[in-house]
Amino acid sequence: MQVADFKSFWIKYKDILLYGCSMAACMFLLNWMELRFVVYDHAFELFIGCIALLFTALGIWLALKLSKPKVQTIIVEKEIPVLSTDHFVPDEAAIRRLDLSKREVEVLGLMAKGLSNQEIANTLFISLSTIKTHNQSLFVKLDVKRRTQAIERARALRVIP
Amino acid sequence: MQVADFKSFWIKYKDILLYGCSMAACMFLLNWMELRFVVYDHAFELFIGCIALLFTALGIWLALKLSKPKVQTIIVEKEIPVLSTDHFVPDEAAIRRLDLSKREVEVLGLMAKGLSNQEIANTLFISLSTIKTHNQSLFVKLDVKRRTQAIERARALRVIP
DNA sequence: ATTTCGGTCATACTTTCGGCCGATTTTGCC
DNA sequence: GGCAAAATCGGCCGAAAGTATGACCGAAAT
Repeated sequence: MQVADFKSFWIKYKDILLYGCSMAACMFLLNWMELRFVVYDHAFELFIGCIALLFTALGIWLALKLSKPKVQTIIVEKEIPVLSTDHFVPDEAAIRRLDLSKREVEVLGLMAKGLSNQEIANTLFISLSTIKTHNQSLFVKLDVKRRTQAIERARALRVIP
Repeated sequence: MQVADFKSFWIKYKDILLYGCSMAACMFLLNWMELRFVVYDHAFELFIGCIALLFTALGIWLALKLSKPKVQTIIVEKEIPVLSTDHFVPDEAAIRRLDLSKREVEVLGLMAKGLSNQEIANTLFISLSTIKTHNQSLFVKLDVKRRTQAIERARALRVIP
């Protein structure tokens, strides 16, 4: 495809080609002007004007080419539907972000299974008081007031299945 | 911190500073190399050069002044995990099998959202006692002892998301 | 060496929940 | 209208959950 080849070639070397062409055009123009106006007709002011125009254009081109664009960062929240996978993998990132300790996640899991505080305590071979302490930090970290809310929130954050 | 200030200043205005310094150096060089002679001999070229420089500067200034500021927008997508509850359909068969009434399923749903009995009562515009009654029948029908168990069980039976 | 942090435990208290009794009203249906 | 199921409401009491506070220990970090 000759057309497509030319197109990609054009896109690739656009700047260089343009620069070369305009350079040639300028040369020709200068030569022509020098011959006709400056050398023979002494239209000196016109020549100066052309020079001024040319270099003004050059300056504009330079400025537009070299000016650094302001960078504006926009953060877009993108919802990612979580696939219903058979094998649940806890969101380690979420756990780290929430600053949940291993033990707290453990308690959270048992809580979500419907165990009472006492049952959790028996399961983990620690006292009821400790469970309550863990619960407290869990509630604070998850920003909730009740165990049911904690379960709901933890599930939404994929900390527990 | 003076050093850091200088560094950031340098990075910011590197081009301008370099330009200024080299310009000064050139000036000095010209002067040192018997400026008068050079000037006298190449007065015309120098004049043209000055014009060119001047109007290049003018062009740059014009472009910077009049052109719309370039804004490069970077869109950063932040991933938000969302529970894919979009296609949840309650298992009507399970509900019928468990003999759950409409109201009971309703209460169950709010319970799973983490609401307290009082909050559920306020939401449904009924009294706390009624919620407790509903809870009782729910617990019996689901064969559980606690609301957390009820939630877990109902979720397993696909009665609630 | 001191601080920090996770984990442990305790006491005392308030609130909420659950269990169990009862009751009335509403709704849907034959 | 009569009936059954559903829905509503109340009280009581103990159990469980949650709040507040303080303490101890050991490992890790500083």
